[in-house]
Amino acid sequence: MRLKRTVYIGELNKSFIGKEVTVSGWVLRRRDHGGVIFIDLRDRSDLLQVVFEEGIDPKVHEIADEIKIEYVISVKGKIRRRPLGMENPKISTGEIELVAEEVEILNTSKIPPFSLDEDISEVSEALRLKYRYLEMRSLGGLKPFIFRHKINQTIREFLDKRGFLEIETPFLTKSTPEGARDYLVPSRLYPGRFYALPQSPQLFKQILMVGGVDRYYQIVRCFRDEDLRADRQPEFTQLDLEMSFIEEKDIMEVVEELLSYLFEKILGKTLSTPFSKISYQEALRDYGTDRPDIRFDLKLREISSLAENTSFQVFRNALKQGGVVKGMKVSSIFSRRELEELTQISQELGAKGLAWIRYQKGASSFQERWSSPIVKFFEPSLLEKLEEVFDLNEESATLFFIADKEEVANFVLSELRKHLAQRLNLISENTFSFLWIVDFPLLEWDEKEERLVSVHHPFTHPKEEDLELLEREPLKVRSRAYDIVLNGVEIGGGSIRIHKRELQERIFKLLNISPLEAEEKFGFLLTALEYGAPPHGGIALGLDRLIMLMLGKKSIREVIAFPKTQKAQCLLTGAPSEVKVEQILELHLLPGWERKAMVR
RNA sequence: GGGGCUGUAGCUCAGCAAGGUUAGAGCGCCUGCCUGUCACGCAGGAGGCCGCGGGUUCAAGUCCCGUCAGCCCCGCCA
Repeated sequence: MRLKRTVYIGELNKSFIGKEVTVSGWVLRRRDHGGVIFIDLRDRSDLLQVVFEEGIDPKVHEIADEIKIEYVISVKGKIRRRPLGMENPKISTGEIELVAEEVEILNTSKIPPFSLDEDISEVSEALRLKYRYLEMRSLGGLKPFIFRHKINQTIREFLDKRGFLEIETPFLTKSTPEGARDYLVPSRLYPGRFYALPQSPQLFKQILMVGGVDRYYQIVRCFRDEDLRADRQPEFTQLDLEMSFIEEKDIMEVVEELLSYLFEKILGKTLSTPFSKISYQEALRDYGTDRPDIRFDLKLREISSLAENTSFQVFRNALKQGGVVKGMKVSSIFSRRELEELTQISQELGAKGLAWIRYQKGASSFQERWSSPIVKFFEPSLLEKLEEVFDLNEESATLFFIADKEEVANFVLSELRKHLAQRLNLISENTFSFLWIVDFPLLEWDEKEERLVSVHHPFTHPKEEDLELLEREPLKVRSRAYDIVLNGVEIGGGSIRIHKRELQERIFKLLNISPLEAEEKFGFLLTALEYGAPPHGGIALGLDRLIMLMLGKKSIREVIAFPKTQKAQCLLTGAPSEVKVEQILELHLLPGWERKAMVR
């Protein structure tokens, strides 16, 4: 390399006029006029017009003639004010240009498979992933990653000030039952044995608390071998933290302060704290989901007792079968066609149908206010009650009802709620509504496995006041867990942990984990709890999701440098790939390894 | 494991409902011209396994079946 860069393009401004600089980067565009050639040169920071004039040096002009798009070049020359009327207000360096005196082609480039000049987001994602480096190189292509870098730096700065220690935990660790499917790593030295990649550093951070660390955090990769979604990748990053000698509100405060600091410093947005907090039960009752988007209202209302008094068989049958009737008011009216479409959406989500009532206040008589195929099943007094329950005081509105098992009604209405909010433009863009969900049940019944399983994880502390219910009515026990939801997306969850062996053993027993298995899988934790484990708790925030939301992206793939496709492939490298037979043999993965393992 | 959308030139897409001439457009690419452009312009040109396989038909980009890939979702994700 003959010409060494002296300055980033982004640093250039009018004060450089007359000065000699060398810039290095990639050719975005060239405009060839024969005698004069313009090249828009781009580096990580910005874009600059370089001018090659024939008169200056014929050799330089000859080289400039060969330069094509995406060639890597260094150019030395003087910064000059652009001639009057030739400024380009569209680019930040539009008042100046670089007059090339020397040029060096550092590398050529094939014609890129897609234009790096236009809006890259229009290009199919598969192609962008295969050529991720080209997408990154395009104008603004690094933005999400620069943003992410700032987030990481700011998190570290904040937590360091608060006395948190960043401590790394192993990736090659132990497979644990419960939770997601593990990624396994075969052990070469121990035939038939496997490491597992961590689903989270949960147990290690608890052990760190026993170790007296007191305040721990880590920006850490986690691995879960489950199916992918727009907000789920097999490897993802958590901001994991844990504190000793604290209660729920201490964790919530730290998180609220951290998020406020991040939003203020990086987005210039002031969050109002404390964040809203509702119980799991309220969330389900009012929104039908444990991660409601509260940027808009549209609360659900249960009208089971009212529905019982109608003569509408659909409602009555649902109730007879132990179901509920829940509804939602929308301050708009819909065409028949739209209502049919909404019904179809509801059915695709699992409802048998969607009942609706159109309400128009201005109608001449009470009866005419209500129009719906089902309104004939309602006595006037019931309609009056509906008016009350749904606080009908607008000019026109539509009520939607689902009659079904509670879970179905909740699920369908919560999805319908999101759908309608979007469709009716009820979501104000660029707002960030945080919400804590608390008082989760500790346990739930798993139909398939026919046993109790943890809602959060087996190390979650039950509420003190519910402890006596543990064995008697385990499903009524609430936990000391909390989730944090941003705009309807779960961005984190945590809990106060069990710090006494005896309670931990009781929980394992409830989960149908035998003492033997508990010892085998979690013995190291149980032992640690016996040596003076302090009360502790923590939280993990899904960093990919948080950054996605902060940037207004629809998928975490947009904020991960090299993400996997929905079928868990890396289009850049081709992983997962086949390996040599030798490697498989060495890892004892061929049939028969069990026997070898037993012989050992 | 299941449901939905998509797959046509290097890229973005039209054509498919209702099968029928040589499969089009914009951008990009190639050659030439051009000393003030900035998505430069002008003239000319190249470029297609219509994802893949099978079927129906005189005839398939278009209809049917299967399959693969990308995306969205359900299940799954303590």
